[in-house]
Amino acid sequence: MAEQEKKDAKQRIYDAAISLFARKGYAAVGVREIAKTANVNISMICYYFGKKVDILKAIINECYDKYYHTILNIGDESTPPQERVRLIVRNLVEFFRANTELAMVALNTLPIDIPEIVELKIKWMSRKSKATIELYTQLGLDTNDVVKINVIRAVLTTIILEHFQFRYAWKHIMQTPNKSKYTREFIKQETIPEYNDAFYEKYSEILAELYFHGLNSIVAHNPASEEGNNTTRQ
Amino acid sequence: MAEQEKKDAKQRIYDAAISLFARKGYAAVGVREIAKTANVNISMICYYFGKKVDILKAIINECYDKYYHTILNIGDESTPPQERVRLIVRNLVEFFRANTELAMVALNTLPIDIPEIVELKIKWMSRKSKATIELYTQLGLDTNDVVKINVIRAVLTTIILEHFQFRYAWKHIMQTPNKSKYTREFIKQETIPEYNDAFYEKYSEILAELYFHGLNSIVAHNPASEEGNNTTRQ
DNA sequence: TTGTTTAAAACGAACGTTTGATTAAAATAG
DNA sequence: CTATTTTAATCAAACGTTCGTTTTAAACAA
Repeated sequence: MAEQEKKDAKQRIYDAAISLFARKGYAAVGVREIAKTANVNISMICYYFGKKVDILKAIINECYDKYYHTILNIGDESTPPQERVRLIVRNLVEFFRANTELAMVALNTLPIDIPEIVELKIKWMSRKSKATIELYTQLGLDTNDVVKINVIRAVLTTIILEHFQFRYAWKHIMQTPNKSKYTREFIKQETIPEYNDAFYEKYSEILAELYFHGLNSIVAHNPASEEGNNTTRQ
Repeated sequence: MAEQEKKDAKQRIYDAAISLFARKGYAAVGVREIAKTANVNISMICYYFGKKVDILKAIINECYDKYYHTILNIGDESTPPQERVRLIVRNLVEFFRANTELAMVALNTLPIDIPEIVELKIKWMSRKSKATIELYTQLGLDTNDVVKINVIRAVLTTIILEHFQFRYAWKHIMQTPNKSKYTREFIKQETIPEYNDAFYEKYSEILAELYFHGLNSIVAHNPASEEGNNTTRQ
């Protein structure tokens, strides 16, 4: 019996769904395709998950749960700011590296057309603002400045997710047939570096550097002309 | 005759498709829904575009065309670096603000399962690396350092697109019925600022500040321990 | 016995695509 | 200026396929 078939059916369905959703998007994947990939009968999906959308809900719940464990584990306020930034970047990179497909499916922009998914994601997202506001304050950012908050919010997550999304895309496009030699050539150029532990140590360090100094500069930033504009609420 | 119906059918189909694709994703939108939204017969889509995927191709082409006009219009090498950063940020913000739906559809991550779309997008993307490498050089970035390039690449586009994607999501979720009061409450909090011209002037200024100083810091960055690691190619 | 798993089939609905007829406008011919 | 032909635009209808979901009956496992 193959390695994969030792996992129980529910897990195989779940894993297949994550993989397929990541590659094609939720709407483009049919339950029959999930069943075939997981080597189970179609009825098993109904048996274990009920509706197709319930698989997506499970994915979102697992991802956000792991995600918040990640960003909450960055020391307390006694830890020096720069060290906390290093920690959060390092943790985020680790998280997205280990859970690329999961994160792609769960975090990619809100599927506005599925109300129950919108509700679920917003329930999770409302946690984040409370969690990060404390770090911003420690770093000296005026959390009432809506412009600065809009610039800085979700920046790290977005940058890192984008990086791993592209790595994922290149990898899977290379495995796909019917590529022109032009495409093959381009992807080869894009995937020159070895994305190993050493790479991501440096990547994290440099991104933390960029974020810390960038953020410091906007903390210190005071607009040249302030007349008539209220950038803070109330 | 209503304002919208004055545009010819092809344009109405095109506009409807952009809107629906942005809201639901390409795969989740059927041609019948596009036709109904555009107030045309289904066969008009075949008549004007051929296949459904050809609408997507047209969208991608228009978006990238505008996009490159945007990022190429940032002065030449005689312009001071900080000024050029300000220009590129300002232009990008303007671009995404004016073309949010178009950009969401065209730039959102590669649909790996549609080979012809992959080919098309890669053809466009291969332009960018050549265009931006010159700016990086001027800013003092070692373009052979694959780690730094991986950190900095696509950062601005990603951040700004993310911002407008969320604004778009909040707006359309608010217009949707069946929201819990919890969701309504959350979105109300998220959409406190007025996203007007004044906001985006400041937004651009602050993002440029963050990018410029962040980038400067990683240009100056030399790893504490260099032994045994080659971060540059060849 | 009880909990899993399979196969097969069916449900209405929606999918992308195509056909052939119809209409109105434009171009051409006598 | 008519009469005719050509072209473009639009329509309803249908093609075969796949969709998500459910049911039923029969195995298989603990």
